[in-house]
Amino acid sequence: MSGITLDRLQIFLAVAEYLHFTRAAESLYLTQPAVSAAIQSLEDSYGLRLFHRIGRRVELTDAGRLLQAEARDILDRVALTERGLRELNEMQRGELHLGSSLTIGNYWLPRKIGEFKRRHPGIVVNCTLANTEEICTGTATGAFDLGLIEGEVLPSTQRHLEKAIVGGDRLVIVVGPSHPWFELPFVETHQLAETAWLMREPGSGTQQRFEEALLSWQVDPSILPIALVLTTGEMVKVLVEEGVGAAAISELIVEKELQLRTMRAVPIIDPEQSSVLEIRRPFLKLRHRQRFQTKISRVFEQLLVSY
Amino acid sequence: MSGITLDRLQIFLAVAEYLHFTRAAESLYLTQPAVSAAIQSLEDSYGLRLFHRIGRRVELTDAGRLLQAEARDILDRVALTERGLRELNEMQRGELHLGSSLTIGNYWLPRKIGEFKRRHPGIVVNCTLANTEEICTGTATGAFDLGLIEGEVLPSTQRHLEKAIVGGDRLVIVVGPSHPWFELPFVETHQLAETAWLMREPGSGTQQRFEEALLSWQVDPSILPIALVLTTGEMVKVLVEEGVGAAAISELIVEKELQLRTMRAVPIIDPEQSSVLEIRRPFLKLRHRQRFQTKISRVFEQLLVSY
DNA sequence: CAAAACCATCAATAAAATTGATGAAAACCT
DNA sequence: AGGTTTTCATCAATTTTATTGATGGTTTTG
Repeated sequence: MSGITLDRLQIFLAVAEYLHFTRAAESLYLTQPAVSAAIQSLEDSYGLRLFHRIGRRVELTDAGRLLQAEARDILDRVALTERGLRELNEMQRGELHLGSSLTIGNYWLPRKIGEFKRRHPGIVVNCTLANTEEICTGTATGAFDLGLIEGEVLPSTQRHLEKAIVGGDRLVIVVGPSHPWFELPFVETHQLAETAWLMREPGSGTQQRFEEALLSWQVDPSILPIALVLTTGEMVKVLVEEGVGAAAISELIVEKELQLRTMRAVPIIDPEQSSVLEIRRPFLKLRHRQRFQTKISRVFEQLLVSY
Repeated sequence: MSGITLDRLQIFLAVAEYLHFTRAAESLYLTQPAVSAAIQSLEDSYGLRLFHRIGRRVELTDAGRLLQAEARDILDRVALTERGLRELNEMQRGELHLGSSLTIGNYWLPRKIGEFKRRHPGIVVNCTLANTEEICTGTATGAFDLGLIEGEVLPSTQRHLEKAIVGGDRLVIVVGPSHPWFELPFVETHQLAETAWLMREPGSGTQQRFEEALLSWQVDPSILPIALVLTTGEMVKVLVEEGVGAAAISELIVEKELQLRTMRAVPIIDPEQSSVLEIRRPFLKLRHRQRFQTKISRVFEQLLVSY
């Protein structure tokens, strides 16, 4: 009956999101009457309706929209405050939300997370893998404390994000044992078109960087014969071992295979300068420019940089 | 026992201000144990102390200072939100979306809106002019709080809408100074086909009502010589002044012209009964049957009716 | 050293939120 | 159309939570 409470705001927000009392109730593990009561309390307190009830459909009123924005803000702030307080408790508890693109997340980040967990066993680390674009938007909206990508920052999110290099890898040209290049000491740039290639999809960081490298070597990417286009480095790796063709892939992904000699990284030579060519790629750490950073996040960031 | 609530923040802030449990309790009209319990709940939830209890003195801890700043912020925001909601209800601000058809919107509604704005300066009135059909569908879908039309309700939207008469106008037959009727005291119904006519387009409320009237006078509309078909009353008005022909038009539109004698409203007489014929037309107010009506909308409606 | 001030604790009570059952209205489906 | 389902509102009963009044222990004050 009496005004705003955080619980009621929470309930209101759920209803505003689902536009459905029953579903909102389920999402909060409440019963539907509890939700109805909460909304009515709010409505009664201010003598207005927050939702239109049109038949069995529910829509936000103007007042509802106003409250939705405010409620988000208030609850956000409360959540941050709670985190802040928990952290003061000497980092014995807390959460760290990371977002990482695939290569980093699978082959580079686990070591870092392991190290962090060893030092701060009470912290729950929550790591989401997704493509670069999703990591950027997620970091911009606050879904992640920290984002890690190997490509370029999505322009639309750039002004919200602060980036820094925290490492990198090299792309290597690999072939399987049955491939003619397997025995060669090196390959010259003009020979690149002489084999079939396994590619990642055009949106991927790996593919972008590879094409960039080809152009800098004066090789037109479109002249390479493409055997297959695949969406994960794992698939590329297996098919290269099978001898289907050559591929550019992160050295991190094929580390073990190179050791076991089930594939080989063929050096590429610039015939004019007789120098070995490398494809280096930076790993970027992203964080929101303005959003308050938790202590946990700061500590993890420190650990990333001090590798 | 469970986390932050607004009440507890309120209590905490009072204690942080007075640095005194008992006095804080008094200031909030609570007993001291209630305050103790509230603070302990907060402290227990995060496993830390918010106040140093040094002897019988109370001081803020680091955590307490952090929470104090945040709590102020949160409660401030909540207060603002509450005020916003209340204002919305008490009509110190808010929006009113009106949809009106052309004649009403241009010649009748402005006075009403003016009166409303005088009484409720904080309310933003947003008035969309469109044809009857669009006003009906807009009101049915909730784009408008209130719709005003001079014609009939679009049948497909009828079951969603509630209508009521809020006023009306008369269509008058006007001619310019150079027209032969200008000097006549009246015109009989059978003479109507003796001049050229300026018509509104068939969909318009004016045109519909005019044809309806002709039929009721036993005049076949199709025998009138049509000089031009125009889409606004303004254009009709100017061309009538130029002497192009006669036209049926709302008295509201030509009020000034009649005063200035740049045109004349010719009375139409039924020769059998020697009575003056009038074409009256109601203005309808529309609103959605089920959609919640804001207080603002109700007040405006009241103003319309009580003219 | 006694008195007063002050916070913590506790059992009892008051207030609230929540539930499960039920009802009424609208939408959906033949 | 008519029967079925979905969905929100309502209500009495229950559980949970907040508050109270009384009390005890500790510290400061005079």
